[in-house]
Amino acid sequence: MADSERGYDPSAIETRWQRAWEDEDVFRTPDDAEDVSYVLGMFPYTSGSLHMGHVRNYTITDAFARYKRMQGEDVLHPMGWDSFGLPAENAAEERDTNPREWTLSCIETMREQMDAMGFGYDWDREVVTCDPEYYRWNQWLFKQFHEEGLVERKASEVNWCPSCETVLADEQVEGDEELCWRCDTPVTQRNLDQWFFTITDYADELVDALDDLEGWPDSVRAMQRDWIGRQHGAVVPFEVEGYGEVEIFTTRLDTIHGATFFALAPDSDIARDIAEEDEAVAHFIDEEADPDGDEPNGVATGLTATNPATGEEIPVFVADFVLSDVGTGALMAVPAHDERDHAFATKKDVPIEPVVKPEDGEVPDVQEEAYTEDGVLINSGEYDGLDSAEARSRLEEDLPGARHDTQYQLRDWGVSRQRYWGTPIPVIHCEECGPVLVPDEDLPVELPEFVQTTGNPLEEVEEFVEAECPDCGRPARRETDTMDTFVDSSWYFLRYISPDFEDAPFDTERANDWMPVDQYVGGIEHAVMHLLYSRFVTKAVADMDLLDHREPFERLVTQGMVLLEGEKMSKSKGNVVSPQNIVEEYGADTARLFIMQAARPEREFNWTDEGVKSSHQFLDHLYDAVETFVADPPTGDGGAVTEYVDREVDYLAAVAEQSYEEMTFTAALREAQEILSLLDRYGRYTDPDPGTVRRALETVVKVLAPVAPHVTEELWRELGHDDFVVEAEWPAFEGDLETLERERTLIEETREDVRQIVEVADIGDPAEVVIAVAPEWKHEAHELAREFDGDNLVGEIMGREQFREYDGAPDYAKDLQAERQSLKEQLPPEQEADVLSRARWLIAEEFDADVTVLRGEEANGELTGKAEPGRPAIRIEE
RNA sequence: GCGAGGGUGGCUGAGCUAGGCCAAAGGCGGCGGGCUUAAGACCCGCUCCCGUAGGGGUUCCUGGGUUCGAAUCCCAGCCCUCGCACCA
Repeated sequence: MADSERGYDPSAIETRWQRAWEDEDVFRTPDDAEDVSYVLGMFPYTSGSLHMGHVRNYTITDAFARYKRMQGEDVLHPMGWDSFGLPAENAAEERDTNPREWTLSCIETMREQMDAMGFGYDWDREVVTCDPEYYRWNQWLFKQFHEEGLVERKASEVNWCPSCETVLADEQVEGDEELCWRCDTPVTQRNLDQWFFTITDYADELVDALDDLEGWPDSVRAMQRDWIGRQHGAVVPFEVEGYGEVEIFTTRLDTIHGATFFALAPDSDIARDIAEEDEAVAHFIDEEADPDGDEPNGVATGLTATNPATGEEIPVFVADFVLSDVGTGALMAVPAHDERDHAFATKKDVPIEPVVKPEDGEVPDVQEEAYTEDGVLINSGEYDGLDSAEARSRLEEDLPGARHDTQYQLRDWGVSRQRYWGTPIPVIHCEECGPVLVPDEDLPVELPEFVQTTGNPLEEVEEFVEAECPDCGRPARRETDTMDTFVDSSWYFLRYISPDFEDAPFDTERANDWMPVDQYVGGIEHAVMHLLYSRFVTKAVADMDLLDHREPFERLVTQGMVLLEGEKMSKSKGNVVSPQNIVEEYGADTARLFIMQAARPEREFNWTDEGVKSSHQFLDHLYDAVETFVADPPTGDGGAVTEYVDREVDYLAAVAEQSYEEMTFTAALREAQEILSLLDRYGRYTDPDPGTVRRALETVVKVLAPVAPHVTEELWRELGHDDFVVEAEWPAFEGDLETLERERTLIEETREDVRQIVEVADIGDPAEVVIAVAPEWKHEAHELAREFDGDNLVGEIMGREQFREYDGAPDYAKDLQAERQSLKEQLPPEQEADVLSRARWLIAEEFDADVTVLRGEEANGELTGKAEPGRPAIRIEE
């Protein structure tokens, strides 16, 4: 690359502009701003340094935020730190420091990296979740949720490492052996009392409201729908011998007459009870049951249950495919109409009886394979002949004890974590009073100093644990669990709105004005957890009258993965591109430009060396173009070419606006490049008009400013402005995108035609190209044909005085008749001639020939005979 | 298995939600030319087949269909990616 006279030196200008923006508070959003555009990237976990995924994420939001700012909107574009979590504890141990210091140093580093990338954030609104001033509001919300009945304490199974004496997250349990990730000790299950947020109270709204989230990708909505997993069905009691009524849940009540056995979960109370008496059942439960296996296994209990629809006694099994936390933990099995039941029945030799047949078909052979579709009932007594849906509702009414029921896959949100580096749960356990909430005036409950220990560090700190019951004053023990870090991130977007607010997590009035987030951008990996929790908290907070909005994020973009030369980047493979290196080598602008132009945000993005270089070259090129213009401006007027260039600049602005607006970006950047090369040709062809070149350059600079902010700032100054381009107005343009596109198409097609003719006719050296626009009457006939909806178009045209005088009229009418269905709107003849006149130079330049554009009435009959609207006649003289 | 999204010219990748401006953008690669002592960089053009005046033929996974007309809509199938998964 070398530091030739070409191009610019990013390291010399980038930090300078970063400082200038900061000095002028360019990105500050005043608290009294109204109706802000809220643009947000998912805040990063404080892992130590930014990776390319972050850089891509924040380049997208930064570009969009800067674009909105140029559109004259007040923009809120904040940043913060998801800074609680287990990795900090591990890092602290490895480095012999403590999580707080480690985390704060990570923040330092990452903030510097963000600054180096030129991201424009309102740092006055920075939010740090591990700061007591932040997490006190987690505690406050916990209490409010408690008051609203959204908090429960219940026993729950957790992964426990007996050696580390700690609870493990699912992802810390490794392999089929289920070993602790740190010490390889087999993990056991432990039943602990845990705190839950009852997100299931909002299950219906969370799933129903997805339909209206039109600014979200379908994939994310589908994932949330699946995750919530709402199922409508019925609960029906079955009489089980010796145990009374046992309820089952089914979505296929219409098949109940075909229920030929009954099955219980191995860990259900009844199964355990039966196991006390029955050796075989006990053996199955303890040794054989394998809920994760592919095969359905089970054991007969010897008991029977009564099918309430038929009165028949059916065998009761304990089976491992029955899960105690799904439905009621017991089910009626209909092997004829359920694949899993079918497999089990075949294995255990239980009868398979069809009770549903296709609406217009034979009774299916269910011995071989289950028929799982809805249909019409058979073998179902008085319900025969009903369709499945009808049968379900009738049976629901008729069967004793049956009732409609809705089941969800969504579970309540367990927020207890037996770890140090999180928000202390604001509870004190009193022997007399039970768990008591810490009074507001004692918030925040702050984390004590970190101590190295195998178990939960909080339990080791006497001063922390020892407390006084807020209710009765007796000695009590403080809760040592901390909150899931997803709690922190489920409302941080609200804290940005009023980061220093003292009375509540956020200022309701301002939040009502500023929320929801207009554009949220982040990784697909948060499709369910983070985005679902945030929606839940928003709704809960709305129901507490703290907010008028029920959805946090209006539009969501999930960005695609970053690849390196086609491969997933990973530290273990060693194929990682580090943001620092890129900034050092090419500058932030180049990296940003490359990221934005190489792929649309939601697609995978492939980092290639060639791509970066080509982006870098382009910026150099632009820099040189501006330098040259300023140092030695042209003095001509450029004639018709100037009008052509002007029009292309209009097109650039129009297309860029659309491209930014729909967040694709690529079209904007491509057009900017094309204008630049157009300017080169303009200069080579003629002595350009300085005003036109200036406008073109300024438009390119503005269009690129959101993506490559530093160099455009530099060039803006170079072009004689003393304000910031970041605060400049989006370029104005004349006309509308559709017309501009039509004009370009006309030019492009005409040029293409000339090329073809030259080639096909083997014209070595064209001397003159004559282009003749179709005469007025053809345009009129064309327009008439487009609007005419009768049968006889030819008759219609020839019947009119205005056309009859022209010799070519009958033929042209026939042509129109032939293609009347595909006739498109055309530019009026005058405009067509103007457009082509402006483009004359392109052809002249390309073929080194004289080019004439004739209006219809100027051309002779021979030539105009061939011309059509949108398709001028062309004659080439050698 | 279920759900979502895809399969486009040598590669990559737009367009396909509003069917005709689509033989199908851009980039890369390749070819030819310009510039240059030369190379690189840069610039111009070409890059499915045929054609001595803008034409014709065959293409957008495969096979059907709707339509005057389909890469674009519908149906079936094959393949790929990603989620969920013995969920009653």
